Amino acid sequence: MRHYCLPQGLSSDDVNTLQKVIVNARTIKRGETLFRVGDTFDTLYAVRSGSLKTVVSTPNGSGREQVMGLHLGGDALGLEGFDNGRHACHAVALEDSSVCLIPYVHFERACRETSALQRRLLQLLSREVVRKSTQTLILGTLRADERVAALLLDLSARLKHRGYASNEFNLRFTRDDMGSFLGITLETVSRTLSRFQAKGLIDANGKLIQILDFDGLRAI
Amino acid sequence: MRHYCLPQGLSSDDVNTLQKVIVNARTIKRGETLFRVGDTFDTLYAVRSGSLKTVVSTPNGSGREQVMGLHLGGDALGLEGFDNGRHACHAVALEDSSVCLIPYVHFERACRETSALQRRLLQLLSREVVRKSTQTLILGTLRADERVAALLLDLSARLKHRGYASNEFNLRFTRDDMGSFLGITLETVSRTLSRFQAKGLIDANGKLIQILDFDGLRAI
DNA sequence: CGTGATCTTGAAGCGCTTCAACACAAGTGG
DNA sequence: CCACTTGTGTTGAAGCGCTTCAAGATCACG
Repeated sequence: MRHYCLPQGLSSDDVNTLQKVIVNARTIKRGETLFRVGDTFDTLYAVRSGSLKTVVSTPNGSGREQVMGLHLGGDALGLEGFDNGRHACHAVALEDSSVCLIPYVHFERACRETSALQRRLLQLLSREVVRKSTQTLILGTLRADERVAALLLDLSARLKHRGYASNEFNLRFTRDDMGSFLGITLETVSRTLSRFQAKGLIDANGKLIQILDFDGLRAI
Repeated sequence: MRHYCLPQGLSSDDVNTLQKVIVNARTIKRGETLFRVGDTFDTLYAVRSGSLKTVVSTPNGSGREQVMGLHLGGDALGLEGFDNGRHACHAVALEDSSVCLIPYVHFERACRETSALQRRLLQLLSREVVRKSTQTLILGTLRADERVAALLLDLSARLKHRGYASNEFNLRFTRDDMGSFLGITLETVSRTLSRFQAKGLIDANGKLIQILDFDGLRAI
């Protein structure tokens, strides 16, 4: 339990309370969908292992899609549903993954009994706001190479925080997903990575990325 | 009270509870700052009258800034602070405005006593996540003219929801602010508005905008 | 081993930015 | 009150960064 997102900052009593409301876990295969736009929001999710992306479609029927978030092990998922009781995005597994399911009605009761849990939930939602704000800032102000560098550094930091190597990782998503997430085309992503490699900043072999020069990436 | 953001969906008893924790209001003049990046988060804000923008600076010292949000009367403000207890953006008044101040410690206590209030807070935070997601989608997928149209329609809908005219409004922010919010330059904003006017979609005289053809704007 | 998905790279084109000049409105001080 | 300054908005022209289209290479998976 202690690896996961929710219990951080909770006493062991509180964790026990939480443990009781987590009914079960679910495994989903690569490419499968955990929930879709419009699904009723009655469950909180937390990524246990693997990774997922959240995706939305543009309102007008142009068929364009945008990757809104990349969720690694330990991340919460589906918090946007509080607003109107329905999910506002699709969640798709990027690899075979497993997620914790927490029925919201149980969780809400536990929140009233345990103020630490209530605070934790507010913090998670607030963190989501900050994360989205960062993404908005990236899409609003940065050039393509700055966006790619920011994504690599963000992934590196998140993996490090989870105890994995921070300088080498295997991307679970395609160039298309990266581009969609960053608001650029997959060709631009590919060209940018090639340029980074030519400069000696990274070593990229398809989905396997090794960061060679952190300061160089940060300086872009 | 009932015009404001927080009480929606609350019983009159609950509203009374809430009323007690709102210590006071504060007026701020155009251009003044309500809070800054790094300020300790100990107060929730709600716009009572007027309007404010929230602004962040890019992490690297390039001096670039981005408008993150435009907050009209009734909107909540400063919710991003839950994450780490410090504000992640500046809040600047776009005109002479007044805001409600709600000390967070009082509010948190009221939340535990009143589950409707707790749910309302979660909903507000979640709405903020959805709003940021929409903004990310706009910056990630839309062309300049689509972005400007989306902003005009969004403002129109929000003003209508507040009981104002939906087809005519006086922008309180500059072309520069609009451009920053939409991730384009102020020149592109100006050119786009001129083009809309030439097409008969709007009538724009500086900050005074009149929407003539809603369907036309939506179809862009 | 073959087939479809994914990735890389090139070349042409376009949308937006940048730079610049000017018009206009708002606010300020003599 | 007007001249002045300052901030804001409009429009044009040149340039650049990214997209689009296209072709081939490489990878992944049944």
